[in-house]
Amino acid sequence: MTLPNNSKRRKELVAIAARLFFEQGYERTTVRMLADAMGIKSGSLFHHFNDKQEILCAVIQDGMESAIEIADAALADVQGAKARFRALARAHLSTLLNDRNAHVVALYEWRSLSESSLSVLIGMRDHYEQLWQQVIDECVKEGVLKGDTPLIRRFTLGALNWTVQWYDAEGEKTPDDLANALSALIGLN
Amino acid sequence: MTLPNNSKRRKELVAIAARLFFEQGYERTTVRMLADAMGIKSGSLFHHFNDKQEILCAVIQDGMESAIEIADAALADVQGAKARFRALARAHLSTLLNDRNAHVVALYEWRSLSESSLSVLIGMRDHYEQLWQQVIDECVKEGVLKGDTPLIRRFTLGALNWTVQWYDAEGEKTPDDLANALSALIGLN
DNA sequence: TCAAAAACCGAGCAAGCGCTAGATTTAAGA
DNA sequence: TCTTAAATCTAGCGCTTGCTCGGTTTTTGA
Repeated sequence: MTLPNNSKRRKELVAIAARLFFEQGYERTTVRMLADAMGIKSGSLFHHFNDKQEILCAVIQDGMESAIEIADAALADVQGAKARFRALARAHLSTLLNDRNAHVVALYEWRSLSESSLSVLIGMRDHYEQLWQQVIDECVKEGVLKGDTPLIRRFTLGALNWTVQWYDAEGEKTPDDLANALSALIGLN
Repeated sequence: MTLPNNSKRRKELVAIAARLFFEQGYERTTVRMLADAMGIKSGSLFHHFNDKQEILCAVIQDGMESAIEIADAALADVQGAKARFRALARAHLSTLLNDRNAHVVALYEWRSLSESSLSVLIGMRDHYEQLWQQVIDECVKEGVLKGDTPLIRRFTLGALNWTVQWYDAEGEKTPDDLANALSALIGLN
């Protein structure tokens, strides 16, 4: 049984699953809850996915793909290390906070993935982190940052990813404001 | 049935639970796994705890208590905003990475807590964050930091808490090294 | 128009879950 | 020593879980 990976219907289902996984966590979300929210019966779910874990994988994969796309677009045609850092930070927060469901799930639920799903997603994550690594390396080369560059990357991504814990979309600050504030904090303004 | 909260045996059990919750996540850890690791039968667990969720709460509570203790001790007798910031960062990473089980559980599993457990733990968390807020406010007053102080607190704690994702205790860097590197990154060296 | 494919339903199975309750063993204190 | 309380065991209940499967409906495209 080979299931189509890119069907339109499947994309819809994945978006719904992302919302439920975000709201209650993967393990606490039952296939019956998922089916209910999708307007189908629980058995029908397994026509689209081989098992529950595959839904989780699809959620995270979709999130990663769009994050990489947006980051690539944000860096294109931007010159200068400082500007590139700020552009990447803005892109990161914009996906993270707009497409919040999928990204929070990605950050918190990787433990429930199978080995094979993991290896796919780790590849994508590494690719994304390399984007950051390059930009931070440029910053050090241009002399606008100092220190251990992998460490700076990790601190930066930590500060940014942590925003999902407290950011209030109804508040007065935009994701761009946050990106600028973080850049300023480490002297890149 | 009122269960004693501070028995020595209970503390041991909580430490074991912390390890399992850290390794596999709260929801994936069954009471039978917990009992096995504790060397008792699953039924006996409920002599010490009213329900599974109470074990989770105890794990997090123990972690928070020791974190607050260590932070208080680290700040005592330290003068000057920069030094106090660095002391607090060192204390934070030292507890976080040494008592890793409990703290990772605290960061990742709060969703499974009951309302009443939550309200207790949120109180402790707020108390701890206030320590940070004060120190960062001092930094701005002394002119060694600039910007929105709650935002700086959140970025800082994000960068620090994220270390649990990648820090390798067998590696060459100590928690103190990390604390110093972060301080340097934001100009507090 | 009509056959093939895709989507879905209904019913339910086997396993595992948190938790209970009564009996039994172990430890503690007077 | 003897009483009482704490800790553990044995056995299993009731429920939910992820998932299956044969059959039905809907959609698609030639």
